Amino acid sequence: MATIRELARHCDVSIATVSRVFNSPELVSQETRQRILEVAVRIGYLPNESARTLATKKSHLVGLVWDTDHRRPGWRHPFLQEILVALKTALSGHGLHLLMLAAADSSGPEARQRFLRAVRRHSLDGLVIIDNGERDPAVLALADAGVPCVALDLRVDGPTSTYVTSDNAGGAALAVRHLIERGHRRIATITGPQQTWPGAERLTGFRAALAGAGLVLPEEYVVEGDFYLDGGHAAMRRLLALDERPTAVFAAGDEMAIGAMRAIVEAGLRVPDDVAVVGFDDIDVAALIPPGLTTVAQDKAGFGTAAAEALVAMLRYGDEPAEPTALPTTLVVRGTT
Amino acid sequence: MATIRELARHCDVSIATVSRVFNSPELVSQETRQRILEVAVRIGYLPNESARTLATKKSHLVGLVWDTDHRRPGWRHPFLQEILVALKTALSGHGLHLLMLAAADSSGPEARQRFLRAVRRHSLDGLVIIDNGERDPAVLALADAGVPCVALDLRVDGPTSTYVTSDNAGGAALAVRHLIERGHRRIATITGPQQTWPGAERLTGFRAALAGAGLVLPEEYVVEGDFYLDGGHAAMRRLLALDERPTAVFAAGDEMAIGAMRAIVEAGLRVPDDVAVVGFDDIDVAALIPPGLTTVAQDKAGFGTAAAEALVAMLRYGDEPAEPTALPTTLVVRGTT
DNA sequence: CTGAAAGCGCTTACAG
DNA sequence: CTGAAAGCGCTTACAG
Repeated sequence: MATIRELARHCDVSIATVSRVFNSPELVSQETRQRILEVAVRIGYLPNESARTLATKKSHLVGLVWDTDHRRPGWRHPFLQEILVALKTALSGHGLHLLMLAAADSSGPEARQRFLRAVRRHSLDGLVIIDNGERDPAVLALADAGVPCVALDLRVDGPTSTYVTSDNAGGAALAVRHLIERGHRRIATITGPQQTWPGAERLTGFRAALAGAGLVLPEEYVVEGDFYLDGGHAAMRRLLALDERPTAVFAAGDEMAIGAMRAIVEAGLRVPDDVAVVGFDDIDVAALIPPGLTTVAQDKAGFGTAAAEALVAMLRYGDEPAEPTALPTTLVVRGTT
Repeated sequence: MATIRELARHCDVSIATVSRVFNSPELVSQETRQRILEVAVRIGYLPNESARTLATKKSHLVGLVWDTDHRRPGWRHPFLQEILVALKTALSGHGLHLLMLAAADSSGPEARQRFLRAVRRHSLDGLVIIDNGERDPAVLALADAGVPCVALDLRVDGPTSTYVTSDNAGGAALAVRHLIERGHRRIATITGPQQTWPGAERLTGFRAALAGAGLVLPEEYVVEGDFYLDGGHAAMRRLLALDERPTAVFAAGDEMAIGAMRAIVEAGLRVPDDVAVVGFDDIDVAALIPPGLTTVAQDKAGFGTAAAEALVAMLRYGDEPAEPTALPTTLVVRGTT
């Protein structure tokens, strides 16, 4: 590994000049710059990032906090992979890399510090937080500490934090309007956990859209699920047991929608003839499962791109207030409506 | 941020002693060690990783190479998320973190160096490579350069490399034996791309199992797919057009199996009555899609765990030959057989 | 068991 | 436009 010193010797300049070529090239004469760059390639010089970080306090590393919930190790984001690809690509365009933070050693009084410590130790420039739906004190501690954070699907407040979500309320309204157009009047919903931001917003949008259309919503038409298959299944069974059962259901997540479909079929009913179903997310399975799940699609790559841009903006202009992003959703009509 | 110097002053010792407490505690007297540790917690001292890396050349960082194929940006591993969780957890148990390497700037003559450069710049201790099915010269360059590597589903040779795969041939044999038990004699296969290791091995296992059972395999019963839905669909159509069509199909990937099922239904035939289908992977959809896809399940978490262990072994005992791992597979019987 | 000192490879005012 | 020098926060022989 060639060092800056060797490169400087080869070029008969000081290491300061070499350093400038890579950090403030405009300060170096055209000719000298060219020569140094050429020799750098020839001898295979690469600046040592640890040394740079030590000297500048900037690591060009962004931490990724992701499965923060140790109580639910099997937790999966519906489209983590798409987010990661987009995030990684967008960040690398700004010379930033992603460091995956392990959610290790989460017990004891210092659990609250667990991500903050990683930030300090590795001099992380910022953090991207993919929420699992629970408010983790270790995550909240980051905002307090003034670490630039952008959270996905989780409201994190603070002068150095912002968040990216879908337009959850608007998406729910899309689903409701679609069902009304199809002639439905008795529309129920299977919600996500209400302590989660997407869960709460989708219900808010659902209620508002029904009210806007002048339809009444019996309270027994609102059943809380857990975003998972079994929760959707159980919720649907309760809805089917009602005296006046709904003719359509908006499930606030595709997995729950699929669980609901299963419950409908098990009850000897048909989708969409007896009960129509609309989901939310547009995960891969939605298109694959017969007869195709009608659902509110989220802009999966948009999450990653928007998160990267929000973070870069904060790193660059730390004083600006960070505006939250709400990504537009679209309705994908398939066979279940 | 407290530094080692401040901590040393607080404790009335030299910085060398403080350093030893964190690196070779057995060299420090019990009493001194205790005192330093207590004050460290109190003033919030955390060793600076950049400084450590600069001094020791070990970063405790493992690079993750993943979507190496820029020609196919939409490429998705069937179960990346499970692998990541397991990998991250296992690595963190050894004090290692994962750095996601962007596949950026992949053009020009230095494309071959693209991962190697990241290794050098960030002093990465090693690399985990999740293959996309193509041989990337930038990946091969790593093994040549003596970087500790462990690849998933890709054979990477070299004194500092090893790889983890499923027992692909054995898994294919499980599928074949199951179909034979179900009474099938005319068994076809939709293969993965033959330049990929899993694609080739699954076909090898398929052939061997049929031969072992004394069954003949007409060459037109072997159709190459691409691991994706459409490829499976197209391959199945060719099989159904045969004069003597097969009564069962082994698809070397679940997505292809689902595509095949679709082609069977489109042809007015039923699964499994007219044609039985077995897949490979056991992705989420396999259980969700009616009537449930019979498939060869891979040990998804095992990939991550085995990769971490192989890497740690190499980092620790660099001279030992690295034995490849073949993870056992299991047959999951559902409705398609 | 402990300390003084050199060194890891950079960046960046400060001077010229 | 360029160089000498101090400093970033650690580790680790070497001496005692």
